[in-house]
Amino acid sequence: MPTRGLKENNDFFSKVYEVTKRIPYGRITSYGAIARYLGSGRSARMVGWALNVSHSNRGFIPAHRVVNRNGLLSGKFHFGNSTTMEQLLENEGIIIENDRIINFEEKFWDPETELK
DNA sequence: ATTCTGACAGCAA
DNA sequence: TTTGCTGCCAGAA
Repeated sequence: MPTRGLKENNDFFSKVYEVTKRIPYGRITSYGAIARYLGSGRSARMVGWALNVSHSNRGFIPAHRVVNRNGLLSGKFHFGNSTTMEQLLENEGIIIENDRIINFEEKFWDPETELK
């Protein structure tokens, strides 16, 4: 059941959270990868928005494991301190240098192929 | 109602 | 390689 459009957003947001929760410890993915998996590859920005308001959601949502397609920690300012996201990732074995994940491809987790 | 702004991504210069 | 524009679509002003 491919959700082509984003007509029903509540549903879209929930799906973003579900996928994000399934990102394995020590692995990372991108906004675009999640958007594509959900059938709306051009709505990566909505994935970012969903994670932005994910704090209102119950449970643990590892939003720090989602970065942009270049491995850049584009959302680091949305965590308490500007270094929180970086620390969380480094604790999981992700190597970061200048807000950019060095071992991006090695740790990349694509829901399209891994969660299918 | 209209405009602006994004935790993005892809493509043209 | 870097910069800028465009599509996307939900909120805020």
